[in-house]
Amino acid sequence: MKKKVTLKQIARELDVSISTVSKSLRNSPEIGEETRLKVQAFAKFYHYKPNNIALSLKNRKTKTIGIIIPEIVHYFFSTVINGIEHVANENGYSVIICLSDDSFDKEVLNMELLANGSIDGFIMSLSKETQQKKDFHHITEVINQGMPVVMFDRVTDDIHCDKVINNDELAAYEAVQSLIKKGRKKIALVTTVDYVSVGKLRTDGYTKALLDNNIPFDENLIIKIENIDNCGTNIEKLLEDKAIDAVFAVNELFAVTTIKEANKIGIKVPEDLAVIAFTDGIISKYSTPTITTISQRGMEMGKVAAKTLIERLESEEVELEEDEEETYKTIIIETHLIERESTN
Amino acid sequence: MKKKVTLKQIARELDVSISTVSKSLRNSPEIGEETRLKVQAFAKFYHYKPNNIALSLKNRKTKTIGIIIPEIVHYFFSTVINGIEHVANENGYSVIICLSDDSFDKEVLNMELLANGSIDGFIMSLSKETQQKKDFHHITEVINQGMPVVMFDRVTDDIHCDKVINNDELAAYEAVQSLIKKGRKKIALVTTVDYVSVGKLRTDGYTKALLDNNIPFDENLIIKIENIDNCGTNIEKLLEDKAIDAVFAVNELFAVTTIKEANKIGIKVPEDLAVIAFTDGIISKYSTPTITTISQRGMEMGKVAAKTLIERLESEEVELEEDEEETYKTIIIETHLIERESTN
DNA sequence: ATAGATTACGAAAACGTGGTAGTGTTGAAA
DNA sequence: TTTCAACACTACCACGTTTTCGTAATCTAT
Repeated sequence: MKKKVTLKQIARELDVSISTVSKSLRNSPEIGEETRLKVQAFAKFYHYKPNNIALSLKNRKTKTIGIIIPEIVHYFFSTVINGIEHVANENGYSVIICLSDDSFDKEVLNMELLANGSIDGFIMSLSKETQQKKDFHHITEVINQGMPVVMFDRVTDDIHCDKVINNDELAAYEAVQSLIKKGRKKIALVTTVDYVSVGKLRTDGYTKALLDNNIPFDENLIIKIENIDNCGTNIEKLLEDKAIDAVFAVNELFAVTTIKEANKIGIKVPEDLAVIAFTDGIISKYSTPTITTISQRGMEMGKVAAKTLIERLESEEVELEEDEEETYKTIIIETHLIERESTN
Repeated sequence: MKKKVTLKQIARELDVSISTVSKSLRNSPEIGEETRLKVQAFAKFYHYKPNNIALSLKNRKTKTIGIIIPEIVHYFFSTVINGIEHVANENGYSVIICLSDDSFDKEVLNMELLANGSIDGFIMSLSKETQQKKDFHHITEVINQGMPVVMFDRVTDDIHCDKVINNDELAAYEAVQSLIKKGRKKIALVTTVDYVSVGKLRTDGYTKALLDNNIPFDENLIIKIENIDNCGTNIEKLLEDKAIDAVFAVNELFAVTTIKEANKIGIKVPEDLAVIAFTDGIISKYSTPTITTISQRGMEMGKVAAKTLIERLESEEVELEEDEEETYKTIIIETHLIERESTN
């Protein structure tokens, strides 16, 4: 068990100074060739690698990105992480991941933990609770300390920073529009509770599409699901009582659940009922029938978020303190309708 | 934009020494009450928090766990991460995640990167390529440097370390056994290529169950899928030509694909064909019919892996160098058969 | 021969922290 | 008055790097 070797140990062993070792390894011309090669050979033999922590301390940057998301066992979020990780890796960054479990307190705690020097910047998506409380002081504080933050998907207008989002309203609009084009008249919306920002936007898109097509908006065709595990009766009632011919669901779990409920009571998808879901996850691709979805392109979102953050990190070194107001950008990732069997 | 405040800045501001500040904040009795309170108030006002990097360097531990897995957009792996993250968090650890993308080189690179001081220990699952090459030098090296490694799921006997696994062979055996009990006679196996350790073990369990029940083992009833996207014809041929009445699939993607192929050619699940899958993911729960699965309990696996690693990390401080041979444990997470509609 | 330049290296500071070992002042006991 | 302890604080070191600055020793040019 040979512990990692340090500059100091090499220096002692070869009877030179630490500076000489360091310079030799970085091929400084200050050091004579003989010494340089000797040091390099020795270092190679003992697998010398600079200590990341020491480097971080010295350079005041960690080459690490902090990710804070509500959950990880979740197709969309894991896809985003995948995108982030790949871009980060290509640029020599690591990612450190914290889960908020949709809890405000965990989000705050984790951010404070990471903000104390562990990372160079954040990429995050707000927890439900945070969106509900509208308390963003932890994020403001981090930004005020000069640490860049990039928010994605679940964002808020109350924070001034770079953002990467879908045009949720437009995407929902187009989805509903496509249902209408196919002759569907009575379209229900299965969505989340209001305080989730994206849920709200998608509802707006749905409403707008109806109005633009002179279809009366009916409050009763909207059901808001808080808990996926006991929403069956709600959905069943919707299907049985309202004689609807299409459903727009804000995520694929709601969609597949709707389809299952429909099957139970003899309603056929897509013949009697067309279904479109937001989020192109794995369920949509493999369920029966396969489900038409709006792809959020999580991978792309992650890549863009990482790219944005890294650009800001690397540019910071240059500009420094010309305290012209920072200008932040909001990047919109185009969604894409993937037609499958659940619409015809 | 007020940057993070340091001990030094507080010291300068209050005109005391750094030591005094440090001690005041740690409530040392060495410091007089007046000074102590003054410092604490000042520190609180400026939100002083010790710098993690400096602490890491000083304490020679990072309170960070490195996770290396093949992919993250994957129900099982994300579940494991979830388990790890929660136990880690409870114990004051963060997790840093690297993806190998099932590539040997990326696995090696990432391990070397993290091993240079960024983390205190590893939790990992081998990439396909690593299992194929059987080259584990990077892991041995890390262990030799005194850094604890816990492997899960995709492990190898060639490395001496703590491991957390399912009894893949036994679980497969029991699954096939349950099919046989239900009167199924001709059971096919849909599996991965051989070099993936768990694939091999599950095949062994399948074979053993057949033999123990005096069912002839037929090589032709096993199909090995390399690429999920073009395996349709293979599966179709199996279903059409071999007149099988049950399928044991080593993951849920293979299972759901099999069911879809069966539906295409008029074979009914579960009436004509029973299907069991390894991995209890989200697809199994929402596909039609829902699929009977062997739950790997990824969350539990992650929790146990994290607990094992943390225990080793914290105990290390005590034992240190009584160089009695380390004794490693292999923990088996019991699997659990979840019966759903695809078997009857 | 001597000033100036060049070579080849070392000392020290800095990043932020925490602990050990001082140090100066005060007050009380001898 | 001396002595010694208690008090309240500071100096310094270490963690592992990189880098700036300094300085001997050698070489070049006059």
